[in-house]
Amino acid sequence: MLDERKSAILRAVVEEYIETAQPVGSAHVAQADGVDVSSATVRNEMSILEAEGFLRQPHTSAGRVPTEKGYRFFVDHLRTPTRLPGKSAEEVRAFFARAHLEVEQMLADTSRLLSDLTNLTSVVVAPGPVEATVLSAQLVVLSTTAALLVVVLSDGTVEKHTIEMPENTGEEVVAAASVHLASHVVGQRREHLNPVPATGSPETDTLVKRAFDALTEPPPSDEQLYVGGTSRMAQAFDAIETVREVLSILEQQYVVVSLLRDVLDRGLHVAIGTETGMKPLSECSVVVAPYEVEGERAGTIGVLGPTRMNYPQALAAVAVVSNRLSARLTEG
Amino acid sequence: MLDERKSAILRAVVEEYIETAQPVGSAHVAQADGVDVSSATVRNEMSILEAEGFLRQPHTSAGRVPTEKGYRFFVDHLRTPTRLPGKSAEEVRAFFARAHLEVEQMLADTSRLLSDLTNLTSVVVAPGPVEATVLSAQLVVLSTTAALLVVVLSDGTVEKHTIEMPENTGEEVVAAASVHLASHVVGQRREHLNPVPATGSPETDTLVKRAFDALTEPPPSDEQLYVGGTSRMAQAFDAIETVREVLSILEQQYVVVSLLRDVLDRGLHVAIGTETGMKPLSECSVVVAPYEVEGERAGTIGVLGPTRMNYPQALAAVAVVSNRLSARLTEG
DNA sequence: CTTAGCACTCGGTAGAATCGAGTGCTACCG
DNA sequence: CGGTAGCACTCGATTCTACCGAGTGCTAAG
Repeated sequence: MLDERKSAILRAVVEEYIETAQPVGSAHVAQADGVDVSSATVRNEMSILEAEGFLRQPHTSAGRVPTEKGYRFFVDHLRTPTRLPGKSAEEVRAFFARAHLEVEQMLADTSRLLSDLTNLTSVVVAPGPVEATVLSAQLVVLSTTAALLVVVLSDGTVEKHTIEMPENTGEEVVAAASVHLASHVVGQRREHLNPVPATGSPETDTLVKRAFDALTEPPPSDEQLYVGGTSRMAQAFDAIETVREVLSILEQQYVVVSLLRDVLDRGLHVAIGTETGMKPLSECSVVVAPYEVEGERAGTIGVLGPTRMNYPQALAAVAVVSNRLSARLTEG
Repeated sequence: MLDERKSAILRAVVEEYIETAQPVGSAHVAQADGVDVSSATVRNEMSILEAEGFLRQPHTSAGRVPTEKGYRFFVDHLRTPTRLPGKSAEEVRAFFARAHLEVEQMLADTSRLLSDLTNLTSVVVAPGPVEATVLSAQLVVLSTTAALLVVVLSDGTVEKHTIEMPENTGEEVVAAASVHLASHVVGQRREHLNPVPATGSPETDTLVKRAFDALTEPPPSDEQLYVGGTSRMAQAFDAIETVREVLSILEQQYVVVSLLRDVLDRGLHVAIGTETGMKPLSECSVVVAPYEVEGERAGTIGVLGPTRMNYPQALAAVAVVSNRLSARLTEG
């Protein structure tokens, strides 16, 4: 679709623009690696590339800037899928070697890591609810009118639900309910629990019923999101209004989560500018990758930055981190 | 310290500057409420106020701008501690009337609420570890080499700790350890647990020991922080570099938590500019209030914004939300 | 003590002049 | 005939100048 030379010129423009954030002129391109023609020839080619929509001139007599189509071609035609610089690779290794207390903490830290590696804002979506069996269910008395249902699942997560009780429910009743519930629920898949039979004691049964309901009701779309390095958004743009809009998006967890899911669903790893499908992000790009737990897609990680981000670096970082994270979460 | 007239003039300057973000001149002040003298007189007074450090002139022949000292006087001499506008008050009421699933979610939402009310960035520090008794402790087998210690505390929180086990530890051993641990720990205050006596079985004892250690080791300074409305930081300043610095601070949870604690410890509700003690926040002010659970100071809420924020509004919002939040958390 | 009046200051803005990176075109060359 | 040197031209950015006007400080009068 683009001959070798045009392709090299386009690449040179993108690379230089990513580095300098300034429109790049034919003279610079002519000096670039892999382009062995004069600036005049480059000019001719560039004007064709512009006609075909890969480049754009901010104003007559300025250099050229890549369009979304230009970036798209660039990322689709990366030669060697870049490796992370040694130092970063080491950082990642050290990170995952370090002990992490709990998954939540690890994901929060991962977000920070990604942001450090890429100098971009990063997002990490926690694993959604997985197929898991109930390992333990227990009712604990909190007060005269409330008990706490604590459920341990086979994926290592712990859920708690506050259960209201009629005043003066005896401790024995709670204990009985707890045992009864556990005996019918432990070992089963959390998604299809069989109803718990009645015990005969109405007091116990109310409690069991409420606990059972709490257990089965769908968790509140609980895809926890960890955002890191928002301050790097402020480095990326000089229009403060743009920064505000992007930050505002990042505050809406749900929007971000669906954005990432959406991008992956379209089979992409990179969404450039309007490809994100969100107007306020038209000057941003997103690089994403899923991570796995036990071979199952669990969550998503990604970075968000200006369309002129360093794609090779971002892709490498996201890929490596996603792999390591998968490994770490699977091995346990 | 300042006579009535100077005081009124200072107030007028602060109020106008908060509203317009422009240096304010004597003519404007002369028209303000409570100042019934000519602009010439105002000029004289202002020049005295400047000499005394309450006002500052960005350049000769520009209007005056409040200094930190000026803001300080302003907040220390607010006439009536402003009420929240009816609409906001209603918003707060509605918010706390609404059901909230868990404390964490409620705090996150509270942060959003505060930010909406004030149009500033808000921070909410979750309750620190309280004096609490252990209601339940349980070991659950996760895999052949790991168990999960699940502890329920009387304040309704649930802790989990992953415990490593020697390969091939039998389920009975875990069960025994669980029972043994629970019997010596339930009902006790979490802060001073008596050591658990040995059982005779070395396998069980290792497990008990590890679980006990996990339980007593100080929680990782776990004062969860909820930050809301970071995008409003970008509205507040036009120097993008300032925004970046502030965002960068907000990313360091620990720093923010200690900042808030520090301000309260100094007996302040408002820290203005350098009073925050942080260089990058010298153009920011913080308004904070503690909230309580069962009459005990539990956590902190606050807002962060430019020094020329609307203090009366911020103070009112923070106070109201802190009260309501305390009530909500105490009543249960 | 207050205020009207006035000369003065100086940041901000608008317009003109200049600069230079970069282009498109044309004519020449291997 | 594709590639290249040369050149006139464009136009945003920068600099400089002139000017405007909000605002001040001072003085003199009420």
